[in-house]
Amino acid sequence: MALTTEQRVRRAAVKLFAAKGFHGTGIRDLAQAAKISSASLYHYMGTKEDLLVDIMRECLDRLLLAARRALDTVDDPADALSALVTLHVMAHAAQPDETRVVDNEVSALSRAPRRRIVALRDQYEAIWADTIDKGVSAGVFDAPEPAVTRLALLEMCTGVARWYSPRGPLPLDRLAARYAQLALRMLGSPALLGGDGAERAREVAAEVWRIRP
Amino acid sequence: MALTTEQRVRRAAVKLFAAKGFHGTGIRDLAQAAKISSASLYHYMGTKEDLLVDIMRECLDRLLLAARRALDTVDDPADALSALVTLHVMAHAAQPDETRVVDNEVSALSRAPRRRIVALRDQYEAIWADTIDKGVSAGVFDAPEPAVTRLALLEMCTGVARWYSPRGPLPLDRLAARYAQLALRMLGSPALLGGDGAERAREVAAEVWRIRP
Amino acid sequence: MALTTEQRVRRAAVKLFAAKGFHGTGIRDLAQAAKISSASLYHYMGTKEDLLVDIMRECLDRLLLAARRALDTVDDPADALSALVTLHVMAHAAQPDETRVVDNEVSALSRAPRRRIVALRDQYEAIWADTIDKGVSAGVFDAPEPAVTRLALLEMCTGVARWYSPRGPLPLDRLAARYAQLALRMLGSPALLGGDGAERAREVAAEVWRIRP
Amino acid sequence: MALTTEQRVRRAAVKLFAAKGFHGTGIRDLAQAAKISSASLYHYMGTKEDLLVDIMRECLDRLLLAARRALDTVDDPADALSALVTLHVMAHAAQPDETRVVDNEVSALSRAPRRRIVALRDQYEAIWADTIDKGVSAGVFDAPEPAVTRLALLEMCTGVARWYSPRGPLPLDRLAARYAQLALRMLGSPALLGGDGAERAREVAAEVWRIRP
DNA sequence: GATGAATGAGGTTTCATTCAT
DNA sequence: AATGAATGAAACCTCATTCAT
Repeated sequence: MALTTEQRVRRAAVKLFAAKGFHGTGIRDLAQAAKISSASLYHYMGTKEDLLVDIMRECLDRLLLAARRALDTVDDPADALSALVTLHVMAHAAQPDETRVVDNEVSALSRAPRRRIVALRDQYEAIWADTIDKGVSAGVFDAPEPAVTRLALLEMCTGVARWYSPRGPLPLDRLAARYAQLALRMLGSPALLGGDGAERAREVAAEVWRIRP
Repeated sequence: MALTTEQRVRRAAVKLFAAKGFHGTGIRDLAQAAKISSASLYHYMGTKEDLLVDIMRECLDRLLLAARRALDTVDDPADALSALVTLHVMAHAAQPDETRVVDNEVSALSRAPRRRIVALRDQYEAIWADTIDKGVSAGVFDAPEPAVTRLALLEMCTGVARWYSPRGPLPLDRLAARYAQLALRMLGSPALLGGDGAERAREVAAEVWRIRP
Repeated sequence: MALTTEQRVRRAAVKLFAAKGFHGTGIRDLAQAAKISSASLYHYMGTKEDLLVDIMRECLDRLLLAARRALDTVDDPADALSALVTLHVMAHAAQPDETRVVDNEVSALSRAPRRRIVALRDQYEAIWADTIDKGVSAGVFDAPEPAVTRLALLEMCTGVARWYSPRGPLPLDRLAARYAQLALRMLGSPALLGGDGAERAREVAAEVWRIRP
Repeated sequence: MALTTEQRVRRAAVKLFAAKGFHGTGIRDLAQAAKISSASLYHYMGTKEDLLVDIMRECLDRLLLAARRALDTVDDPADALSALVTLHVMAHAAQPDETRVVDNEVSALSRAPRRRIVALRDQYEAIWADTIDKGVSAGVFDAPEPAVTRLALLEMCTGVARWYSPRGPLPLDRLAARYAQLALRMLGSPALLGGDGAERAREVAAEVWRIRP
């Protein structure tokens, strides 16, 4: 089935914003990639910035939704962290363009939308902080500076969007498992192979992003 | 002592490119930040892109130099990795603007300079790959997919430039030590406190960037 | 009937390039003369140079077309030369701006378009060379250095664009006839009044440039 | 003997103005060609326009001087015209850059200097007009529209600067003689080989421009 | 729903020129 | 005599956006 014009616009924007940055992408680039005239673009979006905000919000909304759903049914901190890492890595590997836009283009937003986007990001990171804190409190994680560890973990996982290619030799689930292992090592937690956090994360990823690893 | 105009230009560029991106920074922004007219900018640079290239090259040159110097006197793989992580983290924490420019603005370069910059970056990453491979061969590191581990490590350490603030509670050397510990954990290597890799790295950092933690 | 915007742009460019030269004419001058904003100019042209190239090419194309058509039905060398001179003079007198642009602004072109324009000009001059050679071979023309004579003839006729005014006392056909006479004298050929070369040239001029003397 | 800086500036200007036009030549082009800094240029000239005016005036002054001197000792109209053509052609062939600047860049002048330059040019052309008129009055020349003939002659001779190369096969005196013959033919006057107009012109040219054919 | 035409504002870069050293 | 530093103005061109059709 063919793509809607609106979808073409969205995808063009995601691809171009990821590749050349928001300021590096012109309205005409977008129009050309979406195969419509630049005037017609304005039937499918507000301003260029609105388009960026939409992309970012949807991406973050899904990430938040996924994290919350996954943690809903998981209690053990190591399992929970596994789930978070798995989700984050899968999302960033499967949607590198969207996530890179979220990560790199916040500075292109004007004040009001930036506040909103940053608030979403903060909510998401709070979930990670929470999970780590619980693990530390429970004595399962060893993290002398939990905030540092959280940021190290997040940057490590986010970085996947900058280099992972689905055409490479490593399948998505192997990648995610590898990262979960790395994360637990960082937290001084014995790697629990087959913990059901990762399993739950894969289910959620399938629901939220229709990812089939 | 007052800053040279050339230095003011360079610093303005680094700060603005880091904060708003290359395409988000106008010539007039640069001129205003450097306190000269926009025409005068062109006494101190070629094009705006040349300025970007200069910044990137110098930053990468120093990173390469530092890595090579540090590894010159270090043999043990765990020590070597400690040294690399320490250097990388210190550089990114102490010069977050420069390093963010290097990391984020490669796509703003036109073909020829991009090739040159990417070549430098590849040389640098090859040093990490080498170090990890040696550790794996020596049985000191456990890294089933060494390339993945390398990228995870690099992204984790590079991420420091995105959040670390020298005004925060964590001093630079504590931060670096923490990251070295995380890195060794990721490689399944027992944390060697007081290994002289980190020590050597601090010396080199002092020479290359005049960082005094 | 009113002029198209595109036509206004073209005419403004021809007039200004002729009067002040390509480099002496600014985009704003063009816009003002065409009665649109300078940004709007770019809907009707590529770069300023593209506009120049278009003007030159069209002018030369027509000149070539006219020369070929006229010589198609003329055999006698004196008649042929009469036709060439008549056409050239009529074109330069009726379209002094276009032809002055062609003559004066070749040096403003960058390499690739210059090659193309010069090639056209060379084709045109080859027709003159051919005609002169034939007359010399036939013993009708006396031209010890045919190349010199050709250049002298061309410069003489081209010069018309630099001084002729349709508001002056001399009507176009009288001017052309005068020049044909001068040309034949230069070639030592008895002036043939009423030779049908000039007649044919007038027909072609009417077709190609809609000139009605 | 080496050239004065002032001479280098003058020659650079002549060459560049001829090749790329006044507006197409930048101050930095001039400085580079004269091998001094662009600031230093201003020790040797007023404004860029002043430099242009100087070049034009000197060129026209010499042409006027030469024409007057030559005609001083020549009476016969055919001889006089021979002299004028010879001088003009020699000047334009030997100093193509100067004369092309005079011919092409008048429109680059602002009002006041333009008036002065045009006045000089008019004086010079008046000499030609005078000479032709005398010949017509004397029944030596056949020129139904003397003004047209004058302009045709001038354009033909001036055109030499656009194509003649001293490296070509035709020596300067042969070229001049050829043009004198063409001119007399145009005027319906029997070619007088060896008339002393041309001889006198060659003497004057040697004095005024140090041309040795 | 789609677009050609249009534009004010702003993009980067170059202009001719001045001046302190 | 010579120039590096400096600049306001202007160069060409592209920007995101609007609107009548």
